[in-house]
Amino acid sequence: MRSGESGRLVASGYPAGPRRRILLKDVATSANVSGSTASRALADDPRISLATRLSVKAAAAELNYVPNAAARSLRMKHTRTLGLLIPDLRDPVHGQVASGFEEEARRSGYCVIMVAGENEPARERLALKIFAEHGADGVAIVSGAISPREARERVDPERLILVQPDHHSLPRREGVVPPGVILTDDAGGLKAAVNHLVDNGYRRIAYVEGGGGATNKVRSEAVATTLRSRGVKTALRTFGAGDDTWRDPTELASEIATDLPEALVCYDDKLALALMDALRKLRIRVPEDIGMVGFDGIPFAAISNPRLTTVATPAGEMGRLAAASLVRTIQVGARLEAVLLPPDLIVRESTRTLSPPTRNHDPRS
Amino acid sequence: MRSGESGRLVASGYPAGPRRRILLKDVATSANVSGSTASRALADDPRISLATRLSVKAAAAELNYVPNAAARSLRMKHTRTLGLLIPDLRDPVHGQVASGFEEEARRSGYCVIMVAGENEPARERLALKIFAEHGADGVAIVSGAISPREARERVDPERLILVQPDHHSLPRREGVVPPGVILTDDAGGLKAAVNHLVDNGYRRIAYVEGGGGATNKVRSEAVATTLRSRGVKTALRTFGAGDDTWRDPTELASEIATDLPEALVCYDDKLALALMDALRKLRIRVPEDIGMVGFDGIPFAAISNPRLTTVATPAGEMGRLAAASLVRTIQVGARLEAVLLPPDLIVRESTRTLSPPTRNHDPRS
DNA sequence: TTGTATGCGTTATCAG
DNA sequence: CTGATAACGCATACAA
Repeated sequence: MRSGESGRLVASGYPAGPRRRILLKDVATSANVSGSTASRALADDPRISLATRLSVKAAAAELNYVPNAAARSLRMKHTRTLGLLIPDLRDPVHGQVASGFEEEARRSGYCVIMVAGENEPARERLALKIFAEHGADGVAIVSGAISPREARERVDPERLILVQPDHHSLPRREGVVPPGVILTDDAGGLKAAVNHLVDNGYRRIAYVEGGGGATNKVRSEAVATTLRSRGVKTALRTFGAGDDTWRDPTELASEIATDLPEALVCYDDKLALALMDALRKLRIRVPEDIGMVGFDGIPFAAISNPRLTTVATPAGEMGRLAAASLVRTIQVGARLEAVLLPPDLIVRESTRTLSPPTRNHDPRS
Repeated sequence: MRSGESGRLVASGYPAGPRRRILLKDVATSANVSGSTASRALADDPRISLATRLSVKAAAAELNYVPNAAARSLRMKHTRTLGLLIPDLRDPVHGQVASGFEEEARRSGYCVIMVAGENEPARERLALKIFAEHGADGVAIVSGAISPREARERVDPERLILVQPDHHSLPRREGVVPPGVILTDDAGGLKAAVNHLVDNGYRRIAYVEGGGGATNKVRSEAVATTLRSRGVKTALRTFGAGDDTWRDPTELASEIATDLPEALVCYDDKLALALMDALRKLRIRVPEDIGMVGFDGIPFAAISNPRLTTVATPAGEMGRLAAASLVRTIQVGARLEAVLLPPDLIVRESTRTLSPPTRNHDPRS
C-alpha cells in the first residue's frame, strides 16, 4: 500500500513527459501480492480474503489504476462495446434514437462506438467492418440502406438488431415483424391520422413523399388504404419529393399551391415543418387554407407556429430498447425478440374541423 | 488461396453455430507464408515482394479476414479511437458537433466512442475513465461541467480538446483562448446582435438567461456591455431562467408579459423558439409586440414562424475541427492549437425596424 | 487463500 | 525477401 517508490507516480498534472501507465502489476507490487491476486481482488473474487481485497483496491485507487481494455478484451473475448450505425447524428429523430441507445448501453456498463452511415451502402459496410474489428459485442443498425439480408451476412444475426430498417425486402405484413427488428406501426399511426382528418371533414387529401425508401411506401399506402376504407372516393394525390426536399421545399410548395388539397399528410415532421414555411412564403395559411400532418413527433413540432399535428413515435425508446435487447442477448444468450411499437397521434393546431364533422366511424375500419 | 478446407468457411448466413473467427494465422496458412509475412504483406511493407503481397491480400479477402483491434492495440499502444464526451445527443447543437466530429474522425481512419455526460460531473468523470480504459488516442469534451483543470488532470492535456467549455475558470479575456480549446466569439456575436437591435430603434432590451453556466454569463455581459457602449441608458433587464426552462417557458413568458420589453435576447435558439411559442399563447406577437434574438443558428430557427433572427455558430465545423486537431496532434505530435470561431448574425423575421432607425454607428464601438 | 505459468492475436525484433 | 520468437497487459487453469 505504499504510494509508489518516488511518491510522484500519480502526481496530478503532467509535470514531465508522459509517465508510464500504471499496470495491474504495479498495483500488485504496491499491495504486496501477485498479479493474479490483484486481478481477482479487483474482480471481487470471493476466494480472496476481504482484507487483501480491500488492500488491493486501496492500492489501485492510490495509483489511479486504469485497466487496459485491449488486453482484457483479448483475453476475455468480449469488449463490452456496442456498435451503433446511424444515418445522421444531426437528424432530430436519429439523435433521439442514439441518445436512448447510448444511455441504456451505459447503464448496462457498455460503451458505444457510433458511426454515421449517411444512407450510403459503402459507408455502412465500412461501419460494420469497423465494428467487427473492434469486436463489438452487439450492433444496432438504424434505418440502414443495405438490405437486412446483407446486414445479417456481415454481422452475427444473433447480435444484430435492426431499428426501423428502410428496405423493401422487409416483409411488413400486417403486425408481423421478424426477430431482431424493432419498428413502429407506421400504418397504424397513419390510419389514426387519416381517420382524424376524415372525421373532421377533410376529403381532398394528399400525401407528400419523403424519398423512395420502403418506409415512404408503407406510409403512402397506409394513407391510401385508410382513405379507401373510409369511403373517400377522391383518389389520393401524391406529391413526389426527393430524399432531402425538406432542405428546400420551395418548388414543391409552388406545385402544391397550384391546386391546393384540403390537407397534406407528410412523410415526416422535418418535411412538414419545412413545407409549412415554404407555404407561408406563398401566403398559404395552415390550417385555414390547408391542413398539415407530420410524422415522428420531433420536439419542434410541438412549438411550431402553428403547432404540428403529428404521428409521434417513441424514438428514444427504440434506441433504449435496442441496447437493452442487445445486452440481454449478450448476457443471457436469449434470442433477439421482435418489437412493434405503437405510435401516437397528437392533434395540434395544423389541422382543424373543416365543416360538420362526420360522426364517429367504426373503429375497426 | 484455396477457399477453406470445406469450402464453407466464409459461407454467408450462419448455418450452424458461430464459426471460429478468421485469424491472421489462417490467412498466412492459406497463402503459404508465415504469420509475420502475412502481417507485413497486409501492411504493404515494401520489403515483401509484390507477388506475395497480392497473394496474401487475396487470401485475406477470400477468407474475409478481419484483424483483431484489441490485439493490435495491445501491441501498437494506440487504438485509432477518439473519445467524445457530449452533454446530450438530442440537442440540435450537440448533434451538429457530434456529427462533424464523427465525420472528420472517420475520414481520418479513427472511430469514435461517444458518451453523454448530461452535464453531470460524475458521469463526465466516468466517461473520461471509459476513454482511458479503452485507450482513446484523443478525447474531446464538449461543453463540460467539470473544470478544464480537472479535465486536464484526468486526460493527457496533449490529447485533450475542449469545445465550448462552460466553466467560469476559463479565462475568457478578449480574444485570447488557451491552447487546446475551441470556442466561438460569443461576445462578438452578441455585440453584432445588439447593434442590429439598437440600429433598428430597439432600446428597452432584456436578456433571457439559460442556466447559471459561464457561457450564460459571458453572453449576458456582452449584451450589457454593448448596450452601454451604444449609449443606451435604460438598464438591461435580465430574466432568470433555469437550465431547462426552454422545456416549459410558460411561467417565464407570463413574467415577461407583465412588462414587455421591446426585444428579448435569448441565451440560445431553443429557448427563444420555446419562448416564442409561450408568448404566442399569451397573444403576444413577434416581432410586432416584441423582438426576439436567439443564439446558435439551429436549423429550425430558419423555418420557424416568424423565422428567428439569431447569432449562428459553426457547430459542425467545431466538431470537425476538434477531430482534425486531435488527429494531427496524435500523428505529428504537434501541440493542440487554440481556435476562436466567428459567429454570424443572421437577421430574419423576429426583429424589425422599430422607428426611424439610428444611423450606422462606429463599427469599433 | 494465494502464486505460477500460459495464452489471447498482433506486430516488431532479430536472424537467416 | 522471409521466418521464428518475444512481448503487449490481463485473466484463468493449475499448482501449492
